[in-house]
Amino acid sequence: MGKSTYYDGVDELRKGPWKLKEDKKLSAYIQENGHGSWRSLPQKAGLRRCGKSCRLRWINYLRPDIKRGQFTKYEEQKITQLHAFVGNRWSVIAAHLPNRTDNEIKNYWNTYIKKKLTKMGIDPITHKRKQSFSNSSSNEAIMNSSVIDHIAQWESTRLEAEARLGKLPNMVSGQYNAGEGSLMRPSFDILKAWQSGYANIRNNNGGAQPYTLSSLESAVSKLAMRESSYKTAAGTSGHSDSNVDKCDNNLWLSQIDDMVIDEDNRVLSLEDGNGGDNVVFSCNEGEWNLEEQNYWNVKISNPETLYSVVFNK
DNA sequence: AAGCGGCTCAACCGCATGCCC
DNA sequence: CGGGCATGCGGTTGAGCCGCT
Repeated sequence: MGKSTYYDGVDELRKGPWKLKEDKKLSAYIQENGHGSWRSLPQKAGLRRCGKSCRLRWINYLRPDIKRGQFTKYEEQKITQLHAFVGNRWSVIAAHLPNRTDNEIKNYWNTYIKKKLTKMGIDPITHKRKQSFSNSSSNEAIMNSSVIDHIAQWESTRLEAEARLGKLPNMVSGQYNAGEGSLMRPSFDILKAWQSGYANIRNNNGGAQPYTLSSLESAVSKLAMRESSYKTAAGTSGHSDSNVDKCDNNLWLSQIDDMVIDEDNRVLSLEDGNGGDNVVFSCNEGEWNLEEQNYWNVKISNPETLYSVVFNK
């Protein structure tokens, strides 16, 4: 067996459950010095553990910001929803549940939620109803599977893009054309999440007020509150439904066709495009505005884990 | 009280990924 | 560019606990 990457040079390394004394040593050392290199930490802290074990103990148990104890209904719901979108990517799920560790969430899923879903007749892997349960009364608790599939696809991309965004503090600018893989820079994944394979994204070097996606999300929330002010005449012609994936007469944000970004890859406007210049959102003096609303009612929602912009006929 | 089985969750293991030289 | 190292991640394990017989 080769050397572990966490091997710290101590021949007799302890394994198994941590003792209170060890916990105290580790906590005291990290709080005073930070963890630095995990490999060298055990020796410096006077612990006969490998660095990997120390890291795990700190991250999953000793960290002061960890929330312990029973999961709330809200957390349970969120885990279930997120799992439907991203699968067993516990770290991604944990990132959406402040102060919970991926290990804790994974355990909770395996010991509780998974079984609960199975009992309800839902496949915990696909999150779809099992055939034998298709006529049961539990149906009401479950979203239409085609809808959840649609949302799942989009949200999965978005979450992934968000996760990557966090690792990319310096975004680059440039042009992305759908289908041209060589031009696909990592920072464009965040935009890909929005255009979901349909949009053309073009660069705009104009001096407009820049907006990040998170600020767009917040703007979307604000617009939701002002929803009623955007009621307009419905049913006017002028918009083709081609390449639009409709769910109960709704057009989802993933169908946005055109997106303008600035040098820093911040979103300046979203358009429903469709061959024309039907700007749906644009940035103006720090406000996201609806410009073209002559034939669409717009409903914007921002539930806990899913936000969407829905255009109703 | 003892034996058993199921459950929980901390901890481990191995692989993947990213960074640095 | 390749290799080595550090860290992160997800699957699995097993000790301890609890309830049932």
